[in-house]
Amino acid sequence: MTHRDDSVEIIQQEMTAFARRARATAARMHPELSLVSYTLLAHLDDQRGCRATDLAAHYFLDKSTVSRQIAALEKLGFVERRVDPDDHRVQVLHPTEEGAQVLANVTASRRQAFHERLADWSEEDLDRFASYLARYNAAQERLD
Amino acid sequence: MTHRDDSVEIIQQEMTAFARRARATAARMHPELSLVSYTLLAHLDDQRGCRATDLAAHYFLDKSTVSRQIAALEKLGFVERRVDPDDHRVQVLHPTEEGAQVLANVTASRRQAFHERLADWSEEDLDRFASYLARYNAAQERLD
DNA sequence: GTGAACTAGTTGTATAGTACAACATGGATG
DNA sequence: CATCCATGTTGTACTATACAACTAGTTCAC
Repeated sequence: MTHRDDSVEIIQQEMTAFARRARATAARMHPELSLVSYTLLAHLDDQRGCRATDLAAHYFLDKSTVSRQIAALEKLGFVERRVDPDDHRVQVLHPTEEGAQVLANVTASRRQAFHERLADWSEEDLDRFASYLARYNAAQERLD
Repeated sequence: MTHRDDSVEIIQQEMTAFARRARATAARMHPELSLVSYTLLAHLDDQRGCRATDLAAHYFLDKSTVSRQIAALEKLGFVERRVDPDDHRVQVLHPTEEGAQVLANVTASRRQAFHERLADWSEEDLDRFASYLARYNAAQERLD
């Protein structure tokens, strides 16, 4: 067992532990917007609207899953659909005013929670941790 | 927006992205053992047997959830129960031979996948990434 | 030693998130 | 036009999960 193996083992364990807990933590913090709803809504906000198909591709979700998630967000009044005039199959999705507001609140509170969790980290450590995570995820995306 | 804020933002985004994808990736890689079953079985193996209550506490799961997961693992023949002679309420759970074997296979294949993903990382980067993850999760556990 | 309070685990019920297959409908291309 | 493709919805099924109600065993106070 090399040092390298040890590190990989720890990374594996910690990533797994984190993944297991993330959903439950998110749900406890924000009952009004699940982790999935949150990321979908955030993507809509970020992209200034997009199609259900784009969301499915981006998040590796089935189109039926996205369809139901969007239906739920619409029912909550957080998302609205605008049929594309050039292609009547397509619905371009946008956050509503209220959706954008809720998103902003959840984002702010998530951001604060992360800041608190990372409060005693040096700027250098934060920077490196952020780079490592980005690098790890980018590599994984290419494999997916 | 300070550099510090930027790093926290990236950490948040990347951790969220990772969490969203982890379950599906695990399920695709190992249809025979879900991420949850895997971690429970691994914990049993690691601890050389423990109680359902211990699993629930360790993974922040409801005891009913653990009860059903264990029932499923038992049905698959991967876990056996031994009633504690000193306290007949207690069932000490152990991996069976077959359970240990499947666990070993899945562990090996997960380990290999992680090694591949991290193949082009320097030993120093791996070491630091592992420390950061451990530090992050330890801090979060204290807040949970 | 008996009853109250506690602990371990199971089962009933409900919900979220997910996939896959079948479908409807609109567009593109031979 | 006829066929094929793209977009999205709906039916169905399954997994993971929580909470509440329950059973059964243990401990402790009196």
